[in-house]
Amino acid sequence: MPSRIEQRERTRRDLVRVSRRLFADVGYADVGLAEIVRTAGVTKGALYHHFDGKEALFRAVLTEVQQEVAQRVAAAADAEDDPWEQFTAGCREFLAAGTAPDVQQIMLIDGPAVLGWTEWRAIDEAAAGRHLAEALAALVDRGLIPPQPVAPLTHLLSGAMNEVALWLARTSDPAAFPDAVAALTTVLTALRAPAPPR
Amino acid sequence: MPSRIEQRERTRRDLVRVSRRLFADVGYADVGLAEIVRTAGVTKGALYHHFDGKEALFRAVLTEVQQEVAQRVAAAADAEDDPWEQFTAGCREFLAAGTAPDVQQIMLIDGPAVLGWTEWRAIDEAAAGRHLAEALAALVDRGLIPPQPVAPLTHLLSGAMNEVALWLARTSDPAAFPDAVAALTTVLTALRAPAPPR
DNA sequence: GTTCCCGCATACCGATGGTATGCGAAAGGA
DNA sequence: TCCTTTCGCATACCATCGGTATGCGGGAAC
Repeated sequence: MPSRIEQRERTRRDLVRVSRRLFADVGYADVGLAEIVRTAGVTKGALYHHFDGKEALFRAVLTEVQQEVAQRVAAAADAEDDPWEQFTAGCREFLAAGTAPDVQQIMLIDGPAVLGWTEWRAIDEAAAGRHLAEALAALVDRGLIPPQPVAPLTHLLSGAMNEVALWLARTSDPAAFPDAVAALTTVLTALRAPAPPR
Repeated sequence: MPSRIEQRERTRRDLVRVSRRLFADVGYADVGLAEIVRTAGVTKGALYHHFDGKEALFRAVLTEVQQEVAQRVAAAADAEDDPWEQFTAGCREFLAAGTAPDVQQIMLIDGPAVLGWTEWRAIDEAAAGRHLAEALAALVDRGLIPPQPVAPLTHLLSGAMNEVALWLARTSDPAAFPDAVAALTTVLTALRAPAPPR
């Protein structure tokens, strides 16, 4: 017999786990709360006891997904020694992580539409996006990238990798992933040196 | 007294016009059909006479937005002579067009979530995205860009510009737009020359 | 002028997200 | 140990939503 606090945490985790799978499978709009609570073996009373509503439940799921992605990216970066290698390895790992179906639907497609772009960006900034911004800032500090505002660069790279990840997951071309990495590498490498004179 | 075909077209255009404004203002999910038909001065009967449902109405609106953006991009590109200048001018114009609120909400945020990424990409490919892919292919043909698969590049640049546009519209920094153009120019210029040796 | 057609209004339905209330068992104190 | 409180959750209910079936009225065609 589980204690009350154990049971509470278990119910909450079940709801997040189940809704994450359903959100990933058919998208936020096409999942009803009835299906969620039925799959989780609880009722709407439990759901509304733990979350403010469907949107708040999605927020919890998205946060979890973001943190997992951030962890993967950070781990891949930490496996390298050279700061530049850390940066590129993190980008490659993000590309790989971004092809997972649940990451795509929840983090890349439904996220901005459900929570709005601003809050979506804030959650990203608190997790995976932070690593990108910090890495860029560090590279600028070390002189590996010419001094420049990092904010536009961050969004440029973030958007590029998001869209490429979405495309990668839908193409059947086996060369797509290495091609994408090559294109991304070209862009990243271009950041190291000043733009060549015309 | 308008003829029947005139009245039909007018009702349809009113529905698209009104729903475009409402979709842009509060987002697809937060607009009810009741509000749309009330604002347009018709009833749900008229809406379902012209469209298969809310999603089809959104599809018509998105297509209209995409075509407008494509037209702006094409016009900006055609104003230049040099192929490379046409390319960069088109990119800059897309960045400017992408900061419009209706373009942001409808085309960049709700589009993929409502219609799914695949159909969203198809609509984009038929309008604005086509110019990008064709321009890149043309640059490769002319030798201005090293031979490489253009598909990953297209998605990389498209995603980058989409995200930068979303960010631009939300930042208050007056230097954001020139900074973003500078960052984008750096990336675009990097495509011209082979990656510098390490 | 009669008929037909069609653009659209009206009335209605099931399902959805959300809320109010009640219950039953674990936790805390005597 | 017994009483009380707390709280995690179930039940019942509601407003609103997207969607559908049906009916009407006036322009179009002969």
